[in-house]
Amino acid sequence: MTVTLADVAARAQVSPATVSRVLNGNYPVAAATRERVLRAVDELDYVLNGPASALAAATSDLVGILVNDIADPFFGIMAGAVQSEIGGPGGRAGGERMAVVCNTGGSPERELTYLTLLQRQRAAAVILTGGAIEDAEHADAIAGKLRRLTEAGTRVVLCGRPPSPDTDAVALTFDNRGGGRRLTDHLVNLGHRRIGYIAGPEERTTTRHRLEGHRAALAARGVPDDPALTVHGPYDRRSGYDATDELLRRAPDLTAVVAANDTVALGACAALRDKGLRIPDDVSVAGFDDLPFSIDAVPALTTVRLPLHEAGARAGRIAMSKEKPPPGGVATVHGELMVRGSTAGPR
Amino acid sequence: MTVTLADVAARAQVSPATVSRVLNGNYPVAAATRERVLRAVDELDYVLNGPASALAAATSDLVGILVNDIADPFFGIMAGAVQSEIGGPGGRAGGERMAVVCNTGGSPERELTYLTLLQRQRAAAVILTGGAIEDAEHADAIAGKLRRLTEAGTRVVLCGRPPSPDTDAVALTFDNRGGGRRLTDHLVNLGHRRIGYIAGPEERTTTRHRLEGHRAALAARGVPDDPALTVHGPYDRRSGYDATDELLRRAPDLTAVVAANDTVALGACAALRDKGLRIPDDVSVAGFDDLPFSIDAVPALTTVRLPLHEAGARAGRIAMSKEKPPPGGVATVHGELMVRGSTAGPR
DNA sequence: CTGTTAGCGCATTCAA
DNA sequence: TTGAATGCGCTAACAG
Repeated sequence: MTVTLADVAARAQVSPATVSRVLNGNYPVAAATRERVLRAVDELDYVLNGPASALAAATSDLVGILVNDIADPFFGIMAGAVQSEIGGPGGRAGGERMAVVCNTGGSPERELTYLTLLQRQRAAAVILTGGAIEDAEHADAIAGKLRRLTEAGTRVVLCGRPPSPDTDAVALTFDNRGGGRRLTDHLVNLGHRRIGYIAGPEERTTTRHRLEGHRAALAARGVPDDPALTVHGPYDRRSGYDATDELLRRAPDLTAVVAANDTVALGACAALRDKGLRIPDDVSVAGFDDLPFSIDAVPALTTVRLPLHEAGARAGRIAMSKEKPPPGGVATVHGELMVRGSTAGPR
Repeated sequence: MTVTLADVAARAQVSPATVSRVLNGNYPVAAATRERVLRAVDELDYVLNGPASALAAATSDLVGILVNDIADPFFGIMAGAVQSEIGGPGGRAGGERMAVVCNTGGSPERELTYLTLLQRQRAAAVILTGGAIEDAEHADAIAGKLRRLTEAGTRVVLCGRPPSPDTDAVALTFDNRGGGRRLTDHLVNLGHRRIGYIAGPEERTTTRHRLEGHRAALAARGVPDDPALTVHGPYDRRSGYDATDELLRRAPDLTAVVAANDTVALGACAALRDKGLRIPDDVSVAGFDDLPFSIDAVPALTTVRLPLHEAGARAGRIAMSKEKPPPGGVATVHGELMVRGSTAGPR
């Protein structure tokens, strides 16, 4: 029914082995023979059987990318950047690699399940994006999986996530703490003292690091850290909206709101606007990540720019061994404070 | 080195076939035996070999999703929705399908290449999202590929794309024409006569259909269609910015701008603002898609809401045969006009 | 309900 | 430079 390599071999009057060799281009084949084979491939409209090839060669050309939410541009940008680097030469069978994007939804179980699925596919590489879940048991489970993956020859790269100890995974970590510190520093410099903080979901490294940076900045300037001014919530717009309502209720005197990320900040802006508060005149707002839409917010959002595309591309290159891993297997990627119209001095 | 199904069989003192059966859960197996096998799997930390399994069963659990740009929430939302529907029913690692997201960047060649790659992987299903490229030769090539895919047992679903003739592909088409018509109708109703139109890239069905809707609305109301008022460009913010500058230069008297999509509309807003023009007082602006950020634009963007999540989910279910295809294999998905603050009567 | 027997389609030895 | 032979790890008849 479907045409196989043997069919091509028959048509080209060579052995199946020879066809395999020209297709993979790893062995020397006479130009004339190659021509004949290629023509047969074309005439028969032959398409290599991936699974069979992967089974025989014990490797596949699939690259796994774990993301929390592919609908969120934060992850979409990284995933796209990875994609752009995993094609090209170096691979077998035309060197074309395919990205398997796995939406974990932030769930620890799904993270593990997908890792197992990727292991099952004998993925060439796996890239984990986004912050890690802070649970010792889960971290161990993940580390175990990663170890088994690397043992099986799968390259593992963490992109925007802290290193996984006792693991050969290369880590490209975002400096969330430093970014958070600079952001709050900026607000304190402007004269703010009552700063609401809408943190991300609890038990995640990203949340904790950004919050630690915030608190470090406050502490460094002797600004009291009122626990009532911190609210946790998911990384979405609604969370920003609701949390802002809550903060305003708890502390009507606040003069600034720092959000876990830009999406949350947009929700915060909406809540303030709906309350008749002007930005930044009445309340300043700041985000994190500098997603593409942030510059179009009105006023434009002050935020910390994370080089998502660059980081994703680098992770992809390292996964493909096109670039050598950073010394020690760990590199820190810094964010840049983008001061825009949404922040100003307190009224 | 790596543990195989035979190892598990040996440890559980059953035949490999039995292990395969409990793992796939398709045949009846005695509870006691199943227990023993599962225990052995656990103790040996066994992970099924996907390629081998796919080879033997002649099917894989990979589902391909073609998108123009995964960093664009328009595609990210659909991809995420598809993902959420392709997982298996059970929580166990059986029946779990994985999504292979392919970024075509809108390039015809890459579209074909990815289709071939997916065919090579023996993908269980393929879902193509976004508008089609309007080139007869390319359309034929695509149709040929799709035909070969379905012949090989791969289910093909088009999501937000017109039907592909002479093909078994199920199509969930967006009513871009109707949406475009309603949007411009709304503006004409408000009293606008000089409406700039920033169209998407040429030679794409989405672009053409939205533009046709726009022109149909103008024609129906007897509003002259000045060719100078239409500018083409890619689906990005910058295009919206530049095109608006250009439109303003060509027609300083325009009172409204309709953009190809929300992202482009955001760029248009920025350009107007930079020129000191107020929205909607001086110029009204409308977008298309109703992406999440559109409601947070200031003023909130009037646009046409496309049920991206629902459409993606439905495409996923049809691809997985969880839902039966629409009669005739074609269904039209309608958009809803969302009137918000960015449009008002002309000054 | 379970074991036996054959391949699935290809990559890779080993010879020639 | 090429061909023949072997096995990758698993599923699917077919018996029993």
